[in-house]
Amino acid sequence: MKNEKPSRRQREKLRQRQEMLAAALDLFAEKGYHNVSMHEIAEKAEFAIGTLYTVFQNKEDLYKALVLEECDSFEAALVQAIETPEDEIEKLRNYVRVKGDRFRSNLPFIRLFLAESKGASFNIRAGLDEALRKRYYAFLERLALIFENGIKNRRIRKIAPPYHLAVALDSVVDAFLLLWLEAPERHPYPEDPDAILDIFFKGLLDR
Amino acid sequence: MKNEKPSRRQREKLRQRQEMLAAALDLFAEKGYHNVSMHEIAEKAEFAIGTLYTVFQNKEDLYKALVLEECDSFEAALVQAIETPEDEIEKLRNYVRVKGDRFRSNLPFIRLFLAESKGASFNIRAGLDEALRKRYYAFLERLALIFENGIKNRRIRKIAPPYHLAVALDSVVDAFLLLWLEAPERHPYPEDPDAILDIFFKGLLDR
Amino acid sequence: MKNEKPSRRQREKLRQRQEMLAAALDLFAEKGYHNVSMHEIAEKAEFAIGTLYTVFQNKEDLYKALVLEECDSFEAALVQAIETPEDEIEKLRNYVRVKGDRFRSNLPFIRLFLAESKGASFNIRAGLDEALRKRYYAFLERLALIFENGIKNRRIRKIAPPYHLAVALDSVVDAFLLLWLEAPERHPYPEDPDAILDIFFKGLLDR
Amino acid sequence: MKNEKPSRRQREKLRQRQEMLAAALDLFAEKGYHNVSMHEIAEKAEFAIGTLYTVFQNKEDLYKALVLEECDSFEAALVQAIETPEDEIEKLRNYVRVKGDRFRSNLPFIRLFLAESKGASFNIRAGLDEALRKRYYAFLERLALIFENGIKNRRIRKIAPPYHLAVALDSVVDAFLLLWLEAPERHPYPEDPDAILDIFFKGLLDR
DNA sequence: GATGAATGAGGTTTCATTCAT
DNA sequence: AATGAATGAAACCTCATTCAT
Repeated sequence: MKNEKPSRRQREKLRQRQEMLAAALDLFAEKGYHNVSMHEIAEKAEFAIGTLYTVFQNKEDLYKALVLEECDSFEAALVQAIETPEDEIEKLRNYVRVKGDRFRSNLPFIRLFLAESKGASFNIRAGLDEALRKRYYAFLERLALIFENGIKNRRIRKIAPPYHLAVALDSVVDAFLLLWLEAPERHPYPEDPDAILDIFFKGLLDR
Repeated sequence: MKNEKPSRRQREKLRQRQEMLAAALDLFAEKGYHNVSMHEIAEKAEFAIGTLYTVFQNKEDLYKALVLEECDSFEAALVQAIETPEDEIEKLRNYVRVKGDRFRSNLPFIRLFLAESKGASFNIRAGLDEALRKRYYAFLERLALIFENGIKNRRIRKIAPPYHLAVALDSVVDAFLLLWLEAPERHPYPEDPDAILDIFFKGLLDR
Repeated sequence: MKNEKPSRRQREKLRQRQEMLAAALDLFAEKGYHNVSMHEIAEKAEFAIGTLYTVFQNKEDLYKALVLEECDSFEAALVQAIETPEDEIEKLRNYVRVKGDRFRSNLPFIRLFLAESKGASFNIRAGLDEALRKRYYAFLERLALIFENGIKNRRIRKIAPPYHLAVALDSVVDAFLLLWLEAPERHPYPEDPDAILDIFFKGLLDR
Repeated sequence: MKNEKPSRRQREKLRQRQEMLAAALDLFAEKGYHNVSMHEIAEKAEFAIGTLYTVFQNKEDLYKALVLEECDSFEAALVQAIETPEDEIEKLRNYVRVKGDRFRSNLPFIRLFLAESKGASFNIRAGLDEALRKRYYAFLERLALIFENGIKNRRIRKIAPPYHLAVALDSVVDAFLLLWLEAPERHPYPEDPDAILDIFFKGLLDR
C-alpha cells in the first residue's frame, strides 16, 4: 500500500510531464524556441507557471527534454525498421519507408530537429546539437553495417566505404522527404521506396 | 574633384556596412539570432549603437541583409562553377569542388544558412526562409539542366528525372561536406570531387 | 471563508492599482506625460517595473486609466451637486461651490485635465481628449437643463439659449477658480458662490 | 558697403529663422512637442539639422521662441483691437471680433497656446507658462481698464470689480470660440459679437 | 505539491545634440 | 557658415524565474 502511493504519484507526475512536453512541442514547432514563453507553455498545458518549474529546471531543460524524447522515439522507430527484415536490401527499403512515415506524421518536430542537427543550434547553450550529432553518427554506423553486410553477401557492390554510402543514402532520403513535404502536389510522396533507392542502385554514368 | 566627395562618402558608408555585417555574421553564427544583442554587434563592429540604426532599419533588417548578401555571393560562385566548363561531367566536378571551397572558407555562414533553409527559420517574421528556398529551388533547376543535357548527350544514363538527380547530388555533397568539416581528422576533405560523384556514377547494386 | 480569499486578492490588487495611479498622478501632474518614465512611476509607487505592467498594459493605458478615473470622480461630484437641491438657483450655487472645492483639493489633476480637454492633447494616440470632450459636453447639457427649467419657472430670464448659458457659466467658474488658485493672496477664494454668479445674474449695461 | 553686408547676412538669417519657426509651428501644432523630432523640423524647413542648431540653442529654445513670437503677434492684434475705437462698448465688440478672427485663422497655435497657458505646460522646464501667464494677466488689466472707464462713463454698471469682469468676458469668449471651432456646424460662428456680449450685458435674473 | 503575483535584468529602438569637414 | 554622420543616454517593455501562500 505504501509503495503504491508513490507509484500513483509518479504516474501522475509523468502524465503532467507528457502534457507539458506536448504543449511545448506544438508551440516550439510553430513559433520557435525564442518566440515561445514559459507562460504560453504553461497556459497551453493548463498548468500554473510554477508547476512547470517543479517539473523542469528551466526553459532550456524543458527544451532539451523535449528534443531528446522526440529523438528517442524517432530513433527507436528507425532502429526497429532496419532490424526487423533479414535481407539487406529489404532493410534499406524499410528504412526509407519508416523515415518517410515519421516525417509525414511529425513534420513540426522534423523542422526543429533539422534546425538542431544540421543547422546551427543556437537555442541551447550546452550543445544539445553535439549530443544529437553523436547519436546521429552512431545511427549512421548501424546503417553502414547494413551496407557492409550487403557487400559481404555480394548483394551490394563496394563503390565506396560503407559509412559513406550510409551518409549518402540518409542525406538523399532527407532531401527528398523535405522536397515532398514542402510541395506535396509538385513532388508527390512516393509509396515505393525504390524511387529513392534506385538513384543509388543504378549507376549513373553510361557504362 | 567635386564628384569625388560623394563617392568617397559612399565608399566610406559601404565599408562601414561591411564591417557591421562582418561583426554580425561572426556573432550570429556563434550564438544565433536571438542570443545576440544589437549592442553587442555595435560594440564588436566598433560603432555606436545609433550608427547601426543609421545603416539598418532594425535587427531583422540587418539579419536579412546579412543572409541575403552572403547567399548572393555563395550562389554567384556556384553558378559560375557550373557555367564555365563545357563538358557536363566537368560541370558537376566543378560544382562539387567550388561548393567544398565555399564551405571550408565560410563555415559560420553555412551553419546559419542551413538553419534558415533546411531547418525551421523562426528568426524572422516575414519568411526569409521562403525566399531562400525559392532561390535554392531555382538553383536546383539549373543543376537539373546539366543532367538533362548530359542525358541528351548520352553521357549520363537517365536513371531518374533530372531534377531528382540534382536534389540527390546536392544533398549528398552537403552531407559529406558537413561530415568532413565537423570531424576533419576522421573524414579528411577530399581534393578529388570524384570521391563524391562516384557514389552516383557507379551503380550500387551488383548488376 | 473560502470565498474570502479571492476577495482579499482583489482588494489587494485594487489597493496596488490605487497606489500606482496615485504615484502616476503626482508625477504626471508635476512633469507631464512625456517627462515621466515608467521606471519613475514604479519607483515612486514602490513596485517593480514588471508589476506595473501586470496591472496596466502600457504607459498609455496607465495614463488613460488615471485620467478617466479622476474624471469619473470629478463628474460624479458635480452631478450630485446639481441634483441634490430642488431650486434651480440653488443648484447653480451648489455647482459653483462643489467645483471650487474640487479644484482646491485636487489642483494637480485639474491642470492635467485642462491640458487634455481644453488644450491640445498630444499625449495619447487614440483621442482621450475626444472622449473627455464628449463627456464634458454631456455635462454641459445637464447644466443647460437647469437654465431651461429656471426659465420655465420664470426664475431666470431667457437672455440666451440655455446651452450657451451653461457654457458661459462653466467657463467663468473655471477662469475664476484658476485665478484664485494661482494667486490665492491676490484673489482670495470666495466662500460665497454668488461672487461669481452675480456677474451673470445682474445685467451689465446700465439699463 | 561694409555695413550692408552684415545687414544682408542678418536678413538672410532672419528669413532662415522664420522658415524654421513656420515648419516647427506646423509640426508642433499637429503632433505636439514631444512627438516632433528636430530632424523632422529640419527636414520640413529644408535645412540641415546642424543649421537648426546654429539658430536655436536646443529644442526647448526653439519651442519657446515659437510660442513667444506667436503670442507677440496675437497680443499685438488684440491690443490694437481695443485701442482703435473710442467707445468702450465698441472696444469690447472689437475685441470679441478680432479674437474670433485670430482663433479661426490660427487654430493650431490656439491649441498649443491653451495647453501652455490654461493647462499645465509640461513641455518646457523653465516655466514658459509662467511668462505667458504674466503677459496674459497684464492684458487682462488692459481689458479691465475698459470696464473701469465704461463704469466711469456710466455706460457700464459696476456689478463686479472691473478685473473680474475682464476675466469673465475673456473666458466666455474663449469658451464660445472653442465650441464653435470644434463643432462649426452645430455651433456656427456668429458674425455678431453681441451674441456673446449680451450674456453679460443683459441681467440673467428676472428683475 | 501547486500556484501565480512579483520581480528586475536586459532587449530593441529613438532622438537631441555634437563636431569634423 | 552650413552640413549631416555619429553618438549614446535613456525610453518602453518582455519574460525567465522565484517564493510566499
